[in-house]
Amino acid sequence: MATTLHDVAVLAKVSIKTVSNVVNGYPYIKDSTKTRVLEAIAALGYQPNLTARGLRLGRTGVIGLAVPELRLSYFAELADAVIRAADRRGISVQIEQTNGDRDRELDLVTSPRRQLTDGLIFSPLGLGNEDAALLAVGYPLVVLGERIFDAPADHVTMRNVEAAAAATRRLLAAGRTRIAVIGAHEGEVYGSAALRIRGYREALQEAGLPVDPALIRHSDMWHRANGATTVRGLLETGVPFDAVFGLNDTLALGAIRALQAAGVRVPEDVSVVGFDNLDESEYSHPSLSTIDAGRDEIADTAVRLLLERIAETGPKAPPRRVEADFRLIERESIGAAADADHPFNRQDPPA
Amino acid sequence: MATTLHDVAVLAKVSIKTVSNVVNGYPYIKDSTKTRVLEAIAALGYQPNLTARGLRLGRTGVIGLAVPELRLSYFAELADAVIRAADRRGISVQIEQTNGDRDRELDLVTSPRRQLTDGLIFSPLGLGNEDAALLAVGYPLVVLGERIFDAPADHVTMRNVEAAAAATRRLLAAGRTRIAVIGAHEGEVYGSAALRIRGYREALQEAGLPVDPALIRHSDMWHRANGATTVRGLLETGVPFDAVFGLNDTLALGAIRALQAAGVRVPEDVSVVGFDNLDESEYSHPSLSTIDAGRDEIADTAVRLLLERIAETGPKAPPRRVEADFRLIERESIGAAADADHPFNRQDPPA
DNA sequence: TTGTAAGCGTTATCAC
DNA sequence: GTGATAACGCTTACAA
Repeated sequence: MATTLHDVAVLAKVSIKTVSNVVNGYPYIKDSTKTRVLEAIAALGYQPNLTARGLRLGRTGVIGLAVPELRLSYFAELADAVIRAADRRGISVQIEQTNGDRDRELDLVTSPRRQLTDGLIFSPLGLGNEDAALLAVGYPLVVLGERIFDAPADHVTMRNVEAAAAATRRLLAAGRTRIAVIGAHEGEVYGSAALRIRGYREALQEAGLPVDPALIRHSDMWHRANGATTVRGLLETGVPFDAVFGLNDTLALGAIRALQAAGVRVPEDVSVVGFDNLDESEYSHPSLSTIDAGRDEIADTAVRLLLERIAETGPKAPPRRVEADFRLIERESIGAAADADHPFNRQDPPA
Repeated sequence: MATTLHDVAVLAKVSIKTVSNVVNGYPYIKDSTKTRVLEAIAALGYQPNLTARGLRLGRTGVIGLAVPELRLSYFAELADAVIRAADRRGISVQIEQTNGDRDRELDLVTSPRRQLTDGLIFSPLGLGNEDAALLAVGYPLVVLGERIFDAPADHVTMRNVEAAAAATRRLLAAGRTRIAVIGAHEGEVYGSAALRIRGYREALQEAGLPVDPALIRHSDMWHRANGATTVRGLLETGVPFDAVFGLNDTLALGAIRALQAAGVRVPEDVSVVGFDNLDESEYSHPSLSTIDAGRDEIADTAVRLLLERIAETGPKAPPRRVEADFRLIERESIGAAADADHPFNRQDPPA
């Protein structure tokens, strides 16, 4: 069995309280007893039982992180950043996967497992803003993302509209005027897709350009395969376009692949820009221009806010809203002006 | 404050023990009292305090998973699979990142945090087989990977040698004879690199072909950038080659990129094959042929073995070794026979 | 400066 | 069938 405070106390010939004082750095201890206790601790290899401490203190030193799935690179990189941010503060992280399933997300928020963590960082996907009230939970909660804005909890998010507008403006600056968007979600009002498309529209309108519905392509899932499929569908319509704005990097990478397979050159014929700045986007061929929407800052802020809530005693501060900074990352896929001579760019617009 | 067994007992007018019995499904309870208790539980929204239960039982229902970093796709996908496997069994997972740092790995194994988990699944990278004895820890431990084979703990790994040989044989079958390997590690005896290269050598020797040291290219890190850099270095040497075996998919994807950038066609001029079967390998351009080395099976087996150890009472069974099955996944990058007419394939071998 | 004892919320032992 | 009561290992008033 593991050694306990009691074992150490016996060996050091002091009371259990004194050992506890030493372990917890209580200052007023005679040096002689302190060293005796430390020797006993070393001799026995004593380690405090964190479960017992957790029971007594009502805090475990563990926070939960709930994301759709780690095999989506964005969430893997987010989880990485959250774990690092927590670790810097001596906290460990328990991870839950929701698969973006609404029922699972609901279960998770009320699961007895929450009893084992001091709070939760939650990136919902299945739940929407209409479910905000369901997040009135009895423990510290930080909500991430673009699905729920009105929950009675702290919220850390990115500047989706502004960032998407910046990406679109950059395409316009490269001389692109027929900018396709891939990954739209039917009937969505909040959510990453809706907000980013809002930014896209704003940038076009700002430039006095029409928003052509034929260029807004839907795709519920945001995997590589969907990016490729959606672009193939777009090519089949014959609608001309000279840029693709993938609503995330994965879509954009899939799009590049489909374009190349169809003999369309990136960026000579079609510029491509994504959103998220995944690690791999730097190494695609061509390298992908994208938006760094502040993932690391979001992770760090979320952990900080959560720990502040956990430490909170007495009256609770009202929910806080934080928006991380973003920046446009220019890489090869954004290209210069269109090459008007290439056959792809000479096709006629549809009737 | 959260409600306790005691609160429920008062409301249901029974003893705390009876409530506990109901919660834990003890069979011999009068139906009338049982329903009364269940009603009280529902009325109060009672949830058992898992920390208290953990203290009492000596088990928390949480296992640890230690990997180098989640932003490496392989480990993200592994963590995903481990979490799913644990979840199927009602267990949650706490994740630690080591960055492959030896000291950090050592700290982690003896950290007080282990007190909060019932056992650990550990994928070492900084530690080597010479450190095996350091893994004689006092809690259930399952070691993953190719770094440590002789630890006094269960070990789940993949068939590196056989799988690498299979990949190499397939390249030979496609008519490739000058197969470069990228990602070798200087002086390594165990480890993914060494074992996979052993398989590569075996397949060549089996085919009666020489092993050309000039075709074995080193790279400590296995990121996309390294794959690209290594291949550029190889191209600069002027040594002819007609295939690249990336020791993992990320290297192989980086290699494809560098080849294409240099005007070398994949697979017409150079076949490429990777190792790991990452999700994204299916969507590269061209899609990447690779080895599925049994990641999901490894995750499930690791969780199963760990839980068996946790449940173990009395004498401990000796360490167990498990090797997952693998399979070769053939995609576009492997190609057919070399195109002898392309300029790249007509270059002269170096003196 | 150090010791005693209560209690965190469970489960388990044993009476009744 | 059900109820007291004693741990599990720790922190913390409160004493000394």
